[in-house]
Amino acid sequence: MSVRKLPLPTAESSDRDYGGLDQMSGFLISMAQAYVFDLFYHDLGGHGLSPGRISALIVIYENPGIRHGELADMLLIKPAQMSKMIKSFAEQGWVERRRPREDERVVELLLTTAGRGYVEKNRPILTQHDANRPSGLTAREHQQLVRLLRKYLRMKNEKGAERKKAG
Amino acid sequence: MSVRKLPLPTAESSDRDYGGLDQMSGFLISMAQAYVFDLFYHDLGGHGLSPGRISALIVIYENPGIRHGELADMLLIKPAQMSKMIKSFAEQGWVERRRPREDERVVELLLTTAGRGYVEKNRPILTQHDANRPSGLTAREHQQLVRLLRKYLRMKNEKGAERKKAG
DNA sequence: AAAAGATTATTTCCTTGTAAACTAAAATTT
DNA sequence: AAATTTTAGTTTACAAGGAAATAATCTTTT
Repeated sequence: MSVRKLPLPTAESSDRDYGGLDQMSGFLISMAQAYVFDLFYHDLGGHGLSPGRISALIVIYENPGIRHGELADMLLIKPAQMSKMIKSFAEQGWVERRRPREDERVVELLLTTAGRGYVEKNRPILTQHDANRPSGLTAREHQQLVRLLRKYLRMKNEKGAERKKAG
Repeated sequence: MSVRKLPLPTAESSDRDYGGLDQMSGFLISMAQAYVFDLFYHDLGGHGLSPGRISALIVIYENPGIRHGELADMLLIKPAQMSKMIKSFAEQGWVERRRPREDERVVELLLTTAGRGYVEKNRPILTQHDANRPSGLTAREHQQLVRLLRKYLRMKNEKGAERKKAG
């Protein structure tokens, strides 16, 4: 009955009416995100992972020297929140901040050895979790959803493919 | 190149690498939600609307007498947050709480006349906003996305449409 | 070059949302 | 029927995220 206790699916509640909300993409995206977050914490909370933090660390891993603002833009996180996150990473000893001589307003981000270790240990767990997350979709539909969301967000398509060992 | 200032699209940042995140549905859903929220507040913040609150009011409108917990389940909101929201609705004079005699633990929710007026005024604005929200998708793809998200969330199909019970 | 303006990041304060403890009322057990 | 357990909702204490103000540096204008 109750959806509150994960890992039960989601809102298949009784015979209630969403009054049109359930045809709005904004509402559905918001619901999907709540579901995804709940499941993330249910499965990986024990590892001390949080979705926002591991994402940021992965992007720094892949883009050493990335700037504070660039990272915020990529993750759609506000700079204020980014500052706090980076500060805590620095305190954890995972991230180093560097201010280049040519523009001292800027902060460039680098992972420490410990930070790289953390990412290398946890990225597979995240990948595994994402692949195994239950949903009402078939594998094909899931792939379709990923494609549509990427297009929704206007993400470039060639990038990831080329960078792999495709050649 | 900043994405921070809406209504610019989203993260099409330079030549950075998401390191696999951009193929994970969980990450993409989270990004989409951030985008949708930003746009909601950009467009409708002036009306004093918030996505969670208007959604709750619409569902109460459609389901008078719905219980506190049912509503939380339907919206994937935690009961604690629901309590605060309902309390503020009651203070605004939009919602009335009723405890039925047959089980006095329960709280049933009803809109006041003012509450119904608020929904009737604002639901069209929300619907309009959702329909007009910019995205990289064609109308057809958008419809496809809605279908996939509904299935992802295991939402029942054809609820309000009263057709003969096939089964 | 000094003043004004723009850019980048951080800090402060506030809002929103959660988990955990708590209150109250049924349901179940003994 | 008293004691225990379960269920429903609320309160409290805290964490995450954002807007606005601030600080520091670079750029443009005069």
